[in-house]
Amino acid sequence: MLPRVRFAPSPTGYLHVGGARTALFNWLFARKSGGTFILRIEDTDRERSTDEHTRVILDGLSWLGITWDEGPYFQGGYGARHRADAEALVAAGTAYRCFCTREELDAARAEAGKGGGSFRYDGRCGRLTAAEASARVARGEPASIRLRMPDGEIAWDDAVHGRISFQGHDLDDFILLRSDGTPIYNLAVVSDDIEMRITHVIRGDDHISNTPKQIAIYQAMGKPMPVFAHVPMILGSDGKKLSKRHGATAVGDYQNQGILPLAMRNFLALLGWSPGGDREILPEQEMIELFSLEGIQKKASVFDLAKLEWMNGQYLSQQPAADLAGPVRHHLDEMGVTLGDRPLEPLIDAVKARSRTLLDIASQVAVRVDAARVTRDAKGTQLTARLGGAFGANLRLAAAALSALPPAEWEHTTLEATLKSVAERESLKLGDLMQPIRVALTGGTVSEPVNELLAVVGREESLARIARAAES
RNA sequence: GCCGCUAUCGUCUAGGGGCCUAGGACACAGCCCUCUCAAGGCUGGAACACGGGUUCGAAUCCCGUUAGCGGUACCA
Repeated sequence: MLPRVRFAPSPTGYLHVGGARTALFNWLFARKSGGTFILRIEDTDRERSTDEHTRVILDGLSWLGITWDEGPYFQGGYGARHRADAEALVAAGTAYRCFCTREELDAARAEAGKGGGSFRYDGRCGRLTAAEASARVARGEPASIRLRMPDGEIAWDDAVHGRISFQGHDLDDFILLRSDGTPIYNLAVVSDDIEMRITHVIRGDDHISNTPKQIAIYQAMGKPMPVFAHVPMILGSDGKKLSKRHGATAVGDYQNQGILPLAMRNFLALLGWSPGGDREILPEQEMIELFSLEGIQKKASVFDLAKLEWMNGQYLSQQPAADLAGPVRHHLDEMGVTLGDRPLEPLIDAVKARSRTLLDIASQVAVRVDAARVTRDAKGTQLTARLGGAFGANLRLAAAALSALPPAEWEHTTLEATLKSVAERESLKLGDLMQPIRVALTGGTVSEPVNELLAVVGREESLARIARAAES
């Protein structure tokens, strides 16, 4: 039987990088095994679930290139089956109705907390006779349904952790169905996983303690349990669970910052999983071929933005300018930069080697097409001060030679030859001629080689910027 | 408190008894290249949490300690 796996986010927030990685591992596993990847939206928390969140999650997965074969299914639509499953358990005697009110429970919990101990439901309603229970139901008393937790060991062979074992008596008779007839998470998950014939549950580490409860439900229902694989958490740089205060946690944030989806996916795949050996850049095909649950790390991993950006730079340099044009244009639009009919690709080629994100590319392109965005930075000011009068003088020498070039000869080779001969003739250090031009054109001391910079900014605009800088 | 999970350079990791005076990548420092920066190349510093075992031999196996994390809801 081919594996069937699912990613089951609750639409109560944006697509978190941890969730994205869980989805990625499920997807990789399905693609590797020829199985089916199912998307299920767990919207049972009606208060916090929104369609907007669902849409963002779907968009995020699509952006990463994670495609699903079935769904999205919406858990909220299966209330009737959840209820029926709970009722069947009551009928079989493996679950029972509980008439304890929330107030009583809260009071008992508070009492237990005083001694420093933890509250465990004592199962009192489980000792009610069937006759008593049905009488109270008939009287209209609200009742939840609790699972009768068996004593003894509950264990499973986790695909990433190996054997994990709990004792039934450490767990209490937890609630399956609320008194209003809606399911609690653990019931809904198991009911749906059975219905969808899920074979491997690949999910976050934080669900380890839910697993014995869910196994107890499988057993009560007489169903075989799936293989469980609990993948570790993603932490912030301080070792705490990754959250808003660490900066960007949503996949969409990285999209906005100009991270390429392939880079994001590659980075996420290597966070907590290793193909073995020294591989870093993994094309999709290899990622799928090499993937295995055994290669998943047991310990939590820290999200390292610097490495993500390095990887993004790697992908950026492999990517032809034509493929980058769309997203770069989008960022330029957001910055309010208009290109008119200027071709974008040469601009991208000029700057992408020095960029780590699409945003880097866009802001450098902006400076090259829009003189208003040229601002003298600290290094630029420093250089002007260091050169003193030579700054303007050298610019004028350059301008004289450059303006003699006809438009047709305004290209890399001629520009370079022209400037080199000026430097030689005037016995100038090449840098003392080039750097002022760089500052004149960009405001800073860092850019592509000056001849390329001049070419991409264009003849008239370059000469204008040089003239303006020479005066000041 | 109780239950559970985890523990190799700052970070991501390789490693599954001798191949380890522990390898790679990011980051950092230096050098080369060079009109600047990046890229690239070279070099350097940097780790097996601690304590006991088992074994001829342990980063690798076992036990304990410590630390971190997760859970302990009519949340998911």
